[in-house]
Amino acid sequence: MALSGRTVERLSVYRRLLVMQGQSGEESVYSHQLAEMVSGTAAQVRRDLMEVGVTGHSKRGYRVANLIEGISKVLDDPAGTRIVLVGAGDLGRAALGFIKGRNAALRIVGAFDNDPSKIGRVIHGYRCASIDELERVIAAEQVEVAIITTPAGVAQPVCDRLVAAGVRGIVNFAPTPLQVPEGVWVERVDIATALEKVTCLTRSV
Amino acid sequence: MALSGRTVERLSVYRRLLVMQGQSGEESVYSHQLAEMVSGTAAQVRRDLMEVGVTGHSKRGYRVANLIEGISKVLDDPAGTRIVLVGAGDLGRAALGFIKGRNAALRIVGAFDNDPSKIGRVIHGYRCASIDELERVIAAEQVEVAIITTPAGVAQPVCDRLVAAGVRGIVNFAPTPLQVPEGVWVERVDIATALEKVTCLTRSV
DNA sequence: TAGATTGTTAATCGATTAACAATC
DNA sequence: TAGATTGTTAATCGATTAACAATC
Repeated sequence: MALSGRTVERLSVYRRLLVMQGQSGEESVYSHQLAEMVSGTAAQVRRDLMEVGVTGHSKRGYRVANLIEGISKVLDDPAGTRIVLVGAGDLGRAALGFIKGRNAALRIVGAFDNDPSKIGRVIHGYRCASIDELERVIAAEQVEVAIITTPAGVAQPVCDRLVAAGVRGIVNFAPTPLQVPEGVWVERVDIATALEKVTCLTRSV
Repeated sequence: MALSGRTVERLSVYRRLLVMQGQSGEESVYSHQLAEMVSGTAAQVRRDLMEVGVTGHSKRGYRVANLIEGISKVLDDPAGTRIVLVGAGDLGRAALGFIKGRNAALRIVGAFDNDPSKIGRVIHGYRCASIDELERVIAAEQVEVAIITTPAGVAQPVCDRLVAAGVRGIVNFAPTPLQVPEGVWVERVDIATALEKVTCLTRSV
C-alpha cells in the first residue's frame, strides 16, 4: 500500500476531527467540509481517502463511521501497539497525559527514568520504573515503539539501548537528531525548531 | 529571500548542532559532516547554506562561527521576538522549560491560564498570570508570537483572541487544527499524530 | 600537481492540484 | 432532469538530488 508520511499525518488528523464530529451527531461529511476543517483542498482529501480505500456517495458524501473505521484499519495495529517512554521530566509527563485514553490501540507499558527521586512515582496513572528495567520490559511486552523525552545529552545512548532491545519506531522529543540503523523509523518532535520557524516565517509572511 | 519552511527547519537544526560543536573546539565543518549529523545529503546542506549566503572554503569547509552567525541573521529577529504562552498545564510547563535559556532572541513575556489555582504560580521562572491580562500584555510588549498549550476545546477561542490582539505567529500544541486569517502563520506540533505516524509507518518499513 | 570540496545549475523525484467523466 | 459530488488520471508545482566547473 505504501502510504506516504504526509498522507498518514493527514489521516490521523481527519480521524481525530471525525471522532469529535461523530459525537456531535452528524452522520456524513463532504470532502470539502473535511478540507475546510484542516485548511486543505477537497481534492487532497478525496485522494487521501481513496488511498485508504473508503468510498463515498456522490450525493451524500462520506459516512463518518465508515471513515473512522477505514482510517483506523490503516493507522492502527489490530494487535495494539505497546509503547515505552524514557524520561519522566516535564515533557515526559506532558506526553503521558496527552496519550492517556486518547487511542485505545496505543498502550503505554512502561515509563522509565534514571533519577531515583522519580522512580516509583505515579504519573498520570503510570508508575515510573528504573531505567535498569528497560530491556526486560521491552522484551517481556514485545515493545515496538518508544518515546524519548530525556535531556539532549542522553538521547542517543538511550536510543541505542532501545534499538538494541528491539524497538523499531521512536518518537524523539529531545532536541538532537538521532542516528539509527536501517529499518528503524524516527519521528522528530522538535519544539525549539517549531518556535524558531514561526518567529522566522512570521516576519516574511 | 523567501526561505522555504523545510529549509528553515534544517537551518535551525544545523545551528543547534554547530553551537554544541563550537563548544567542542572544532573550528570548521565540511558539508558532508553536517549532512551525516542530520542524516541528510551534503548537496542539500550546501544548498541550504547557499540560501543563507554564508560561504565556505574549497579545502577547509565552512567556519563554524561564520555559519552560526549567518544562520542567526536569517532565523532571529535582531530586535528579539516577544512570546506569550497560553495554558500552564503539563505541556505549557514543558514548553517553558524547553525554551528557557536556549535562544536569547526568544523572550517569554507572559504565561497565562484561566485556572485560579495556577495564577500567581512561578513556572521555570515565569509567573503565571490570569488570562484576563492577555490582551493588555500583548499590546504593552508588542508580542508577535504565541504558544498555545491549552486543552483542545479552548484552543480556537484562545487563538481568536491572540490574533485579534495582534499576534502574527502561533505554535499550536493543542490537538486541533486552528482557523486563522490570511497573514497569520500557524505551526502545528502534534504529539498524537507523531505517535500514530510512527506506529503506522514502523509496521511498513 | 592531484585530490577534495565548494557553489550552483540542470535533472529527477514526489507530492499537490486541476480537471473531468461517472454517479446519484 | 439539473446540479453537486465522488473517484481517478493528467498536469503542475516544489523540493531534493545529481552533476560538474571552479577553487584551493
